[in-house]
Amino acid sequence: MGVTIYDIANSADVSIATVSRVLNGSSSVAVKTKAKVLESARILGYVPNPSARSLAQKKVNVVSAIVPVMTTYFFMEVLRGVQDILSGSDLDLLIFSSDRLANIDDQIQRALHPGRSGGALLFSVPVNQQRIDMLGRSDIPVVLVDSEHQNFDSISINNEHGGHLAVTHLLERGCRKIGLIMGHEKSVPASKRMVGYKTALRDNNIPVDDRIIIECADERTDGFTERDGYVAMNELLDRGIDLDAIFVTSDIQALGAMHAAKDRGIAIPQDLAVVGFDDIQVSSHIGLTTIRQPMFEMGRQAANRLLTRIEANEMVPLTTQTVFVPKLIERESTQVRVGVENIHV
Amino acid sequence: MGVTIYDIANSADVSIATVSRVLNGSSSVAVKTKAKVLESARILGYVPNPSARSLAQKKVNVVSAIVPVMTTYFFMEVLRGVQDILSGSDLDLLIFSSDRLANIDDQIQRALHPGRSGGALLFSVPVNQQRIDMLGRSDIPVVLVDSEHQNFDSISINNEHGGHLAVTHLLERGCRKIGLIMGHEKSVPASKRMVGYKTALRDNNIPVDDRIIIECADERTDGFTERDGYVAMNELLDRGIDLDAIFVTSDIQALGAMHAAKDRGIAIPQDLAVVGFDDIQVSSHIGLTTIRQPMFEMGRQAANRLLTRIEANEMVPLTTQTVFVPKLIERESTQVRVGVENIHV
DNA sequence: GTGAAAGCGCTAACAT
DNA sequence: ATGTTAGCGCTTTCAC
Repeated sequence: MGVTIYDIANSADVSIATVSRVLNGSSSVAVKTKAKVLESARILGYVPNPSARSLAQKKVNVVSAIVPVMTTYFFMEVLRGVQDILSGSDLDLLIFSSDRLANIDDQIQRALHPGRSGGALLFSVPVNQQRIDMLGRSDIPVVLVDSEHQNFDSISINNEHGGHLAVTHLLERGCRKIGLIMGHEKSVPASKRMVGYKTALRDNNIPVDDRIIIECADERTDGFTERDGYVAMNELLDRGIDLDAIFVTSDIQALGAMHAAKDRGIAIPQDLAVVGFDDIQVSSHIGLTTIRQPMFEMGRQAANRLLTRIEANEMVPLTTQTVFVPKLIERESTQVRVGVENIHV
Repeated sequence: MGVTIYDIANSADVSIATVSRVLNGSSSVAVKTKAKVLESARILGYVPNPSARSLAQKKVNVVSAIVPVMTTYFFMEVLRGVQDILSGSDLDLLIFSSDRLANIDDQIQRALHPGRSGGALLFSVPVNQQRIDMLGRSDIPVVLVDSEHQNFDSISINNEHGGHLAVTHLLERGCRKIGLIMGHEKSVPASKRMVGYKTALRDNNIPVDDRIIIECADERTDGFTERDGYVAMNELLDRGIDLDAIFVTSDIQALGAMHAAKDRGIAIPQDLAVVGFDDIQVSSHIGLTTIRQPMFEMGRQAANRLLTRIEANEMVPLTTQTVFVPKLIERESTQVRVGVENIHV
């Protein structure tokens, strides 16, 4: 196989223990010996065997990220933040991305084994009691991203506030009949955004009309796709109810929704104002007003949190719930009053 | 730590060897014993320790993907293809993403250790002799993605042809003064796209004018960012040379370039036609004509190739170079003749 | 069909 | 300061 510490020990004429000590900088070694070992290691091109090391140390220099479908910009950005932190450590990143929501529990099971990873990041996982039990039984630290639970560290945003922000903005713009296109009803973030939507309406004494609320019900995708938005928008418009604005619980769905509107000759924002959620890269280019999630920063926080927990030896850090406050990004898709017609780049 | 085969052996009242046999389905075990072991394993909630297994087997069920900056849509899409294949195996995906091009060799070094991964996917790595030697010395299979070399399996596209396609399209549209914004000159794909650009011009008896060729020279990002495109476009326009079209070697740079043009009151496509490269998600939304790379499919191919090599025991498969043919996707940014003004969704 | 035992590469006491 | 040695959890001969 590869070069081992035995080879180095031979070459440098010392014991493997000494080699190990030099390589780990643990206890003190004579300067001269150290140099000799290092030199041999360099010449032989030694690279440590992580499996052997993990086995001996009973700890693994790997963190797992469990991501439901690696498709989206959201996960990519968060993962980028995670890498940003991890690159400063000696931890490697293992990606578990289940295309099917069904087998996510198997993945969690595998990822959480202490022999597999030293810590895990769980992305957008709906937390039910069974999962909580499973996670609780695990010996390795877990950080929830984009979902939350009392028993675990979590990084998320205030979705309800985000929904509220979006709708309040629309109301300020003079809109009164505001529709809602939301992701799968089981999605906790989507549901919370809906709560914000309803609260904002009630705060302004506008009745909530269930007929202009529509859910993307695709089982596989969680409803967060362009196609889902397209379909939902068409269904909504088919109902023939008058609308002057629409809040969509994700930008990617908003893209599809806008497309559907365009296909029917509905002008945005003149005929229909639109607010999305996330602020993905496309959004700035097509002038979509949206609620921004600080994805990169969320990734960094999550990784940092996990690191402190992994490195904590004696006193275990207290559990924290970090909630970012989303921000309204105003663009052309809600410039209702102004006679804007060219909203592209 | 976790449940081990010793626990199962105790519980099922057999030896650990038998447990191992059952779990691996290697040699034959009495049906009854097998059931007993399986049952114990289930009850105890056994999950194998991958480090121990790797160490004993001298092989690792992990494949590494070495990606320069996980930022881009390109890598994400390809990785999605990779995952699509990997999810059908028992291999885990380890991501090495170096934010700095400098330490990419360290990452390769680590990733290629047979104790770390059973195979590696190298993304967009400029292959120099030193790297070839390093890869050649490695015992584990390597597949190059978005770069190529005789000694290794590779998946890429015909970049030269792509550049040719782009420029030919522009010429057919009546453009004659076609500028070029390319990524970092060291980027092999960018260089090849430039070759295609030049060839297409020569094929049509149009002289190549170096003054309207500009390179994004950012050391860190490889030049493939929106910001780089923005800067390059401005620099190019500052030269004051008349242009009726521009070919940009990536969509992401094209976005920046279009933005710069817009800031100067240059209308696209009326004043300037634009062709990008990649066909990232945004492109369809802003009507950018581009050259499409089948990213998802490239990822699948790469993963498949790696799998066959990893699984090949006796006869080693021959080295193959898979080259996809890119495709022109025509959109509004090159509708020069037509009086289009609303190119957004 | 099953058990005993060696060993994968490394770390971490425990000696010296 | 350095060497010896016992595992870490698992696979894999080699016996029986």
